[in-house]
Amino acid sequence: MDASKEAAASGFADRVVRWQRQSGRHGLPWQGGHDPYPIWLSEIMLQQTQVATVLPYFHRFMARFPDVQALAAAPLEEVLALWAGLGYYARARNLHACARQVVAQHGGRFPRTAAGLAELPGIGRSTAAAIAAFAYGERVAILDGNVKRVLCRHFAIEGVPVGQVEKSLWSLAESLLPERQDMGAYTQGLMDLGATLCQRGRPRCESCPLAASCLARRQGRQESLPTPRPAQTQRRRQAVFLLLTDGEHVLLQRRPPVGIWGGLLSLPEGLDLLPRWGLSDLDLEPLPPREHVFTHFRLEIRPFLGRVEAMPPLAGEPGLLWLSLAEARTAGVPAPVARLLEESAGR
DNA sequence: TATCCGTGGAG
DNA sequence: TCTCCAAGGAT
Repeated sequence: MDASKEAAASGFADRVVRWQRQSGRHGLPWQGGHDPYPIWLSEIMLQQTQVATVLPYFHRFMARFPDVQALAAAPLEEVLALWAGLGYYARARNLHACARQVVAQHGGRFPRTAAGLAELPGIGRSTAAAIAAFAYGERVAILDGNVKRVLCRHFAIEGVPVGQVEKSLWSLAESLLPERQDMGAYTQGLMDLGATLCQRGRPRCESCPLAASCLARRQGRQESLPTPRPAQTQRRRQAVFLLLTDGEHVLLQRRPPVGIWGGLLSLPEGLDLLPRWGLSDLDLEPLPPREHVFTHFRLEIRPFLGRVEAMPPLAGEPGLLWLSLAEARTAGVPAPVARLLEESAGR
């Protein structure tokens, strides 16, 4: 570390801890305790997801699955149904697998170290460190999006924070840890700084405890760091959704366990099912098309509404099921399907 | 190492 | 309307 970065690092942890105690976030429902279960649950939900989005899901999960044993005992389908709408459904599958592993292989107790936690499904290096810091006070560094942004600015680090740049950020994060204690407040403080002051646009440097030593601010570059990743071209995909209904029920299909919306219930894609029931000539009403935007592509959805007098039997069609419209709302379907069902209710 | 995986909020 | 990406991990 050169001289200017040495100076920038001076008192870094102390200032973060003091600021967190004074001005950080304290009222979040997973804060304040040392039980790893709610801490773990919140950390998984918060991956790539903002606090405000997580809150209702966290309360629902804690009410239905108050401990890791309850979560492990539940069928995956119920966990997915409760997770529906939160996105990145591999997290829900890993959450469930992790709970079962903790019960089956660790006697229902989470590992007591970050290294042990990181061996569990869905828990990577940063999540493991966050859990260990909050639950056990272990002296380990996190490196999430907030911390990357704070460090890239405070130390004026160039380059998209991936690959070698990310590797150097891990080293830097470890070098900045408080000597001992305060790991909870320090870890929370870094997250809170990134979320409430050192935001992507319009950082509130006037309130930041690190402003005096922030190299990006000194150079007037706090809004241009970290270096944004190059824009990627958006691919497009198309899908036909079949909304088959007898007026009270709707036909749903369990999606394959991996891939987009893996394991969730959804509307059948395409119209291939109709001939099997002798419904090739069924009058299909095209519903307004819509576009659903994923991280890596856009999905153009063309829904078709088909009305039948009675529900065709489902013999020999694994993964298909008829649900009442009310049941479908709580069964756990992807967000655009939920919207589609909502719009079409009673038709 | 690069790609895949959701959704919603902010500007 | 459009862009960016948030408490990332798995493959």
